[in-house]
Amino acid sequence: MGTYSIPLKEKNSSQIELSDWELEVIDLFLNAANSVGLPKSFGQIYGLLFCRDQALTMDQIIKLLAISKGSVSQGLRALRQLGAVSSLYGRGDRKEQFVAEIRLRKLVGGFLKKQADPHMENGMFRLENIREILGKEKDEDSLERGQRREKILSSWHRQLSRLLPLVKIIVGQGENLIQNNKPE
Amino acid sequence: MGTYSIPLKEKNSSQIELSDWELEVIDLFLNAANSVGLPKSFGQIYGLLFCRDQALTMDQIIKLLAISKGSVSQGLRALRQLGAVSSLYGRGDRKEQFVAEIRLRKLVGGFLKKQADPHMENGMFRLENIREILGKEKDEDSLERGQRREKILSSWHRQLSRLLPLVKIIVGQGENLIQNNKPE
DNA sequence: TGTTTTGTTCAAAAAAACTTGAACAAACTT
DNA sequence: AAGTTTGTTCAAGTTTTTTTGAACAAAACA
Repeated sequence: MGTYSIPLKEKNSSQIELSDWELEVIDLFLNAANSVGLPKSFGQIYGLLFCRDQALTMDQIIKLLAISKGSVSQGLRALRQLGAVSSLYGRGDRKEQFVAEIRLRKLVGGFLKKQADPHMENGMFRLENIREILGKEKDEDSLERGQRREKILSSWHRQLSRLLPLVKIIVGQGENLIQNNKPE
Repeated sequence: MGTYSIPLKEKNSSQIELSDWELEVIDLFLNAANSVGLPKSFGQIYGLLFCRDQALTMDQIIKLLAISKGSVSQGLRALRQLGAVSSLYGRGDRKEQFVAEIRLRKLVGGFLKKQADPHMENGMFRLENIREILGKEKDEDSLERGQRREKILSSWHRQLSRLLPLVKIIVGQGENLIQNNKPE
């Protein structure tokens, strides 16, 4: 019935406040998200999880960051899709809990896969389209110029297609040297 | 679109209208700009210049794209700073004229230099700052956790610092195979 | 089954980014 | 030097993106 379940004792886990260094780290990720074209809230959420050793539930995140339920829900979904966050299901309780992926390789890989790859595909489609339109060009000179441009664009597309996989490989040479997790 | 401005004689140069394939290419760059975090107008301007063999003046760009003087002025400045556009000074006339840089290596290089490098520097500064703040942390556990996080961030920073130069090198293996310029 | 808790959705509000154009400055022309 | 032409700046207007929160759905509980 009534009674809210007063957390008189704060069950088990994580502080109710953010420490100074955590605020700073969160702000760092806020900025990073921004400069990579993601909403600030995504950065904050990731940043918070990045700071913590234990998984957090959605409402812990909401309280700690003081942002809305909607933002957190959307943010977590997106971050999960990027592979930047994963959810441990109900550890004891029933709530879903979240942790940050901290392997740079995975982060970069996930990001490229979700952001860059689709653009490359789209690019292919667009090039196709341009060729088609060029087919209808009446003016001789314009046609010739267009064909020259199409070649350049195709070449760029090829070069970028080669680059992306390499990036994924290059990042993540020299991890594994770090002790990520707090020893139990 | 419409049938504005009766092209009484059109002095010398470049069409008054964009051909269909040009529209398509411009739109491609509009999109590309967008997905790389630049304003659409920048993409349009670059796209237009990319399409043309002759340099264009600012007001030609304004007319062809039908966007404001302010946007074009700002766009051209930014593109120049990125190394994506360069200006030939008054070829005969006194107006400044612009051409697109079409070497992918230069484009990517310029972009990274102007966008990524500053972020890396900023990152360094922020890491410094975090260390400083960590110095003041009272709580033992929080301090220890913070130090572990700082290590991870430093490691990421190092890895990304290595990546960027490599990208610049990798892009631009296999250009030079293309005939860029229209033979006189 | 009805109640409570947890999580999602989406229209509207707020914030951020982009564009416009008019005022200004600089350079050229006569 | 006065009058043009060309280019920049920036406040205000517009558009786009992000955030909010209340209504809804789904799952857990009793």
